[in-house]
Amino acid sequence: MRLTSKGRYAVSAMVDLNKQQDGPVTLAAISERQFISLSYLEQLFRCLRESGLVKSVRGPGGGYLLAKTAKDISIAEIIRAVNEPVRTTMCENGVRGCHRGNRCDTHQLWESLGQHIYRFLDAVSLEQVCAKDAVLDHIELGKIEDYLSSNKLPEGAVKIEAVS
Amino acid sequence: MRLTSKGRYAVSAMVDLNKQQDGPVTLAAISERQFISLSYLEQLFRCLRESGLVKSVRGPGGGYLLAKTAKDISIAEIIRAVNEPVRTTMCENGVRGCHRGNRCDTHQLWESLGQHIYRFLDAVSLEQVCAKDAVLDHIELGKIEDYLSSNKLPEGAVKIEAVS
DNA sequence: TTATACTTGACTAAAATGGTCGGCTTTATA
DNA sequence: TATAAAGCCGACCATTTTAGTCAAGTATAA
Repeated sequence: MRLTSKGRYAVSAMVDLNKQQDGPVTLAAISERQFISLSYLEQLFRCLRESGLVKSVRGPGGGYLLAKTAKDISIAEIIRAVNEPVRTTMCENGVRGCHRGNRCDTHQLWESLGQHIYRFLDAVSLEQVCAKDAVLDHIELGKIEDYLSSNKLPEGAVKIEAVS
Repeated sequence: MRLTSKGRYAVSAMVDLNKQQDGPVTLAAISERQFISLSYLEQLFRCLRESGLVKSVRGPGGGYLLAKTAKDISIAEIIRAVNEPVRTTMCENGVRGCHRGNRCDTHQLWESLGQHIYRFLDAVSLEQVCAKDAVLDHIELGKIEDYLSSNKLPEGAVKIEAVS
C-alpha cells in the first residue's frame, strides 16, 4: 500500500458516491462535483470494482453503487484497491544494503511505521469520513489500542519501502 | 514532511554515523558501508548540517559528527531536514475541489493521518533505532498517548497533500 | 604545499504520476 | 429495433519528481 494522490482521489470519489442517496451515480456526475477527469475516474473505478468495493450498472440510467455499506468499507481498502500490490522491499532481495546476512538497522523502523499507518487507515471507515462532525483523532485511538493488544499483523500493511 | 526514499537514506546515514564511536566520520566511509553514492550523501549532509543535526570538520581527518546526542534527535527531524518545506495543500489555495467556501470532506482525514505519522516519527529517537532490541510498537504507543492528551499540534506535521 | 575532505551548483536519466484518446460493449427506452 | 447513455478497456503520453552525477571549488591538517 502506498500513499499517493491516486489513493486520495479514490477516497474523494468514494465519499462523493456514498453521499448520493438514490440510484446509480454516474462517473460524469462525480467528475463534475469532484473535479476529477472522467477518464481518470474510469481507471479508478475499474480498480474499485475489481476489488469488490463498488458495483456497476450499465446502460442508460446506470452508474456505480457501493457494493457494501459505508460502515464496512475502510479507507485502507480503498487506497489499496487503486495501487499496485507492493513490490518486496530491498531488504528482502538484497540488492543494496541490508544484505550479507546482517539485517538492516532501519528495517524495523519502517516496518513499524508502515503498520502504524495501515492501522490508522484500516480503523477509519468511509462512513466515519462522511460523518459531518467526525473527530478522527479520538475515533482511531480506541481502535488502534485494540489492534496493538490483539497483536495480529494486518495482512497487506503499508510498506514504507526500505532502502538499506 | 514527506515520506520518500531520500528521507530513508538520510536515516540510514544518521544511524551509521551514530554507531561510529570516535572522531569525525567521513562520507566516504558511510558511502561504503551503506551503499549510498558519495555525491548523494553530500547532498543529504548539507541539509542535515543546515538543520543543525550534524556538524562538519573540514580538512584531513575531518568528517561529520552528530551535533546533538542521539537521544535528542528524532526521526521526524531527520526526514524533515532533507525534504523541502511543504507546499500548502490545495485545500487552502482553492485550485481544485475544496473551494467555494465548502471545506472538503477528506481534508480532516488526511490532516489527521499526517499528524498521526508525524507523532510516530517524532516519538522515535535516533538512539532508539540504533538500540539493538528496540521494540518500536511499544515505545511509541506510550508517547502517542501523551501527545493526544496534551492536545498540542506539533508544528511541521506530516502533510498528506490533499487533493480535493 | 599538498592531499584530504567538505561545499556548492548545475545538470540528467529514469521512474512515477496523472492523465488523454479511441474504440468497444451493454442496455433502457422511444 | 435504432439510438443514445453509460460503463469497459487498452494503449499511449506529457510532466514532474526522484535519485543521482559531475565539475569546480574551499578549508585545513600534516
